[in-house]
Amino acid sequence: MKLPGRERKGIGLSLNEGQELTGARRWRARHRDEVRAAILDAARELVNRHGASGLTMRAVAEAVGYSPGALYEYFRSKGELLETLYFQGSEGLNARTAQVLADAGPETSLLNRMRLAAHAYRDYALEHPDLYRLIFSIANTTGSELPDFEDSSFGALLGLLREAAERGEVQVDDPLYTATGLWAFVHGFVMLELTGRLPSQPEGIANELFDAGLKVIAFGLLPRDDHRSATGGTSV
Amino acid sequence: MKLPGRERKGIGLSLNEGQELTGARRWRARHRDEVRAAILDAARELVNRHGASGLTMRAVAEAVGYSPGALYEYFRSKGELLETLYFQGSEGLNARTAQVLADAGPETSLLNRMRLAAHAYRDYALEHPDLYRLIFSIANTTGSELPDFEDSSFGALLGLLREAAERGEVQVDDPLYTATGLWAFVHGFVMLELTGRLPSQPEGIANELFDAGLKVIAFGLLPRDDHRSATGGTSV
DNA sequence: CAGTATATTGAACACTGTTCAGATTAGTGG
DNA sequence: CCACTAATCTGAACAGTGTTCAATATACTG
Repeated sequence: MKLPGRERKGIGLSLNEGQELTGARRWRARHRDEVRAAILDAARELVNRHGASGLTMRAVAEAVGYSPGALYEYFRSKGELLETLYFQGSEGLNARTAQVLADAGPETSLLNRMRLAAHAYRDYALEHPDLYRLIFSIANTTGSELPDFEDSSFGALLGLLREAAERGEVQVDDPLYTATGLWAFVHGFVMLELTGRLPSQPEGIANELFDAGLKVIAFGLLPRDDHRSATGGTSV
Repeated sequence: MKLPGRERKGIGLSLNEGQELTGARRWRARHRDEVRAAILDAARELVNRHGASGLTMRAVAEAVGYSPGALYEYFRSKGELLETLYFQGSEGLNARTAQVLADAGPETSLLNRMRLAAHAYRDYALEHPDLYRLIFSIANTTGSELPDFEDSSFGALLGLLREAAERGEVQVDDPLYTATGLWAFVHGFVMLELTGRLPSQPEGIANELFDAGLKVIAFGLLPRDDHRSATGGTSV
């Protein structure tokens, strides 16, 4: 899975645009990207350790050994930093999903692969709860919408559904619509879970709730005949 | 639909607890509730007009003609104010949902009532986008979980599903699980929509996506035989 | 080595939520 | 009607936030 070709939104000169820069410029650009990465790493760790409220420009600056004002040489605003964090988070989600799908051989039914992907997505979110919540709470102003999600986890899901629809393993009006619906369910579930709006009482209740929801959706996707076949299978 | 009996979390004395207070206390308590309501109204309007970032204690104070510090006589913190706003928002959601369900006579199929409820929920959220986003972005620390959602919209949905399951109109393992799944889908969809992560390109695409998702879930709920019957019906 | 574009600082500005001592208010008992 | 007490409210302050900007330091180039 290659990284999305999305161009960087930062300011100033940077790598991977004009190709081979020579001499100083090249050196500078490299250094610039390293510092940017360091800042992002520090920000990410700050969120994961101390929650969203722990992510302050001053704290980030101290973590990378800079003065607060210096950060504005690399990011126009805190918002842009968050936005970048969002893209990186998406990539993490995608990587996780893709990995799981790759691990599941072609002997795994497509419906089960769909469930595997959903679980991978949720697991990732639960491992970085504050980051996920923060990232999906801010509005996406970058106009990046569905179309260019080529190798996003959404895209993977979409491909899966298309393949399943062609094989007749699944019956959908439009895979794009269905993929959106599944994404909405998974995202909504995780969001409710992370904001403490789902029961946590009996240990593992959330897992069951999640599986039950997936099962309903899976049933809804089945062709009009064989309902039973989706009941069994690998429960992750 | 009566208001939930949830006790108020505020500080100081207030009405509807010890019943008939006499004299001054009573007067004070009434005044207190009025001011609290005014503050909440101002806060709500502030969010709806200028977004979450427009909701500052100073702005609220000015709106109600008080000094900033005075607000802390009525709410321990901004967080508590938000929490109260959350409960009120939930009640608004519930009222809307209940209203729609009441309007739909018993001639409406339960599956269609479910869809009506979902649409009512979404419509309400879209009418107060910033408020909804703000409210569901903060963690719910009050430990109020599923069980006591007696007359929440979630509860209404649950009742609907139970009734449908008994009549055999729907086939579910556990209505509670299914209701959670549906809620997750609706909430997730609205959340993605409000944070600009769904396509808005062709006018009305979001509506179609929403309906498609609901349809998949509806199919998944149908008993193993009559798949077709859920296709038609009132689309809101 | 001098020159220059980039990096970095440190202090400031306008905000934020929150606290608190003191002044103001309002209903009550005498 | 007045003094009393308890609830209110103010205004100033504090610590913290994101952000800007003149001045300084740095590091590569010709």
